[in-house]
Amino acid sequence: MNPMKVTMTAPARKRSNPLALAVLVLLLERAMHPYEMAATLRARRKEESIKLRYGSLYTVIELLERSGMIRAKRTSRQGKRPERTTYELTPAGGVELRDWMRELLSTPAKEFPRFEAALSLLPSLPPDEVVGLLETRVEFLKQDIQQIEAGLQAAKAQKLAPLFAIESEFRLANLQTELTFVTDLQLRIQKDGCGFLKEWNQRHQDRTPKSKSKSKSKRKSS
Amino acid sequence: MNPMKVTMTAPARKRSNPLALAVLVLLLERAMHPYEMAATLRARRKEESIKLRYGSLYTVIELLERSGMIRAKRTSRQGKRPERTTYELTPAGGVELRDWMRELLSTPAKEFPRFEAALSLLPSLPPDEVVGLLETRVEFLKQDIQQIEAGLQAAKAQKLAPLFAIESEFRLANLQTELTFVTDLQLRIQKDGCGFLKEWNQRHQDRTPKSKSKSKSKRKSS
DNA sequence: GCCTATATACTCGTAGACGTGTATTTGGCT
DNA sequence: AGCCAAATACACGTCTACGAGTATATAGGC
Repeated sequence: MNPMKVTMTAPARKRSNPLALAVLVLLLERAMHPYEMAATLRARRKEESIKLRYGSLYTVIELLERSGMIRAKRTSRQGKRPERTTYELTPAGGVELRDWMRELLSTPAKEFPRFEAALSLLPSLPPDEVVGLLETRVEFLKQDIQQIEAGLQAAKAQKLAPLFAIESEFRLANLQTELTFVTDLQLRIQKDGCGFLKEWNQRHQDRTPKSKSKSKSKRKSS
Repeated sequence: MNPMKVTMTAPARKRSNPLALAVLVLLLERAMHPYEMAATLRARRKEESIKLRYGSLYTVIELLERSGMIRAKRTSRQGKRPERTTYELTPAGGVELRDWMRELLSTPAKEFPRFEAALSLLPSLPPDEVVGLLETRVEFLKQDIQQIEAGLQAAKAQKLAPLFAIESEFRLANLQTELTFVTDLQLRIQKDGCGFLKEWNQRHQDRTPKSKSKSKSKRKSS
């Protein structure tokens, strides 16, 4: 019993990396080789909404090929540069693309933003330090908001249809919400520590230890 | 030249999984063994804001120990159940905890929500289908909002300080923003397809292929 | 005509996140 | 008294994301 399983149908894909979805959409348009996909995503500013890493790109393409969503159409080479493989969408890939889009649009999925995690652990820092840190955050948020607004203006000036800036509008809305929330939170903490000020301060009566980091306030992404 | 490197100081940690931060905060309170941490996080409803997977928990703890942030305090066993290791925070761990919290609170990090990715690829589905999918999303969002509101009410009834519900308030604000955005987007698409309706429809004149999934509309998390 | 910076195009290795399995114990119910 | 479900506790293996490296081509400046 339980003989060697021969998997004829490619196993059901696990939809994880959204970069794979982007690949499918690009190939819907025309056949491309990996580097070209990356370049196109760059040019269209999709990298702002979809995390693009070269390592991931090639992994993702390999997985898509293995599960029959895309296939190599031809390979070519120029001089002694590495060989380029051009891929195209399979019918199964087209179906997968549509299903995946449907899922993403119709069904909100719980994601775990880091800031929410930090908020849930707030009492581990003293209240007045929290207020200061949030002040820094407010500044960053304002910067981000301005940049996106500038980008939207530029797009409008180029008469680009608003459809191609929807992602930015969404991001902008979220940032504005966060800004409001954070400034409000500052006030609430200063006022009564969200109904917990006394106990909160007591937990941190004694020492206020120094940071070990050299406090370079550069920002990372992802 | 280049002799064998002997790394005496534990290598700089890469702050990735927020679960590690939760572990540090728990150990700040008192020494615990892994399963107890999980149970405590559950009881305090932190799993709603911090993704908790048993596999990750044990990996994360191992990493924290290897980099000197926590250390085993004692081991014990009850009957023949697997051995329990109780961990405690080291001084380095306390510093790390504070630095990490500071970073998370002060600096917004770019994360890539899936819905934003989908929005950036919108034209790959026909406009009227998009409107329908968004309608489904609206229903889900309303459900989520109601649940969180109910939870907040319950917390208030128990006279729990609002501080311990801040994460929920943040999530609620975000969901409300998304709801507004989505309903507005529906209208804009129906009106003029965000200034692109003609071309958008043309791309999808012919076929409207069926889904391959059995359209079970269950929701997954993460 | 040479040198360098940038673009082209991947390849490889590793670390870490997570699903799943496993084995014991407790508690409730009949 | 016995049995099933749930809780207790962790171990293991896989999958995959990503950093960093590699190697060639091209274009522009001086």
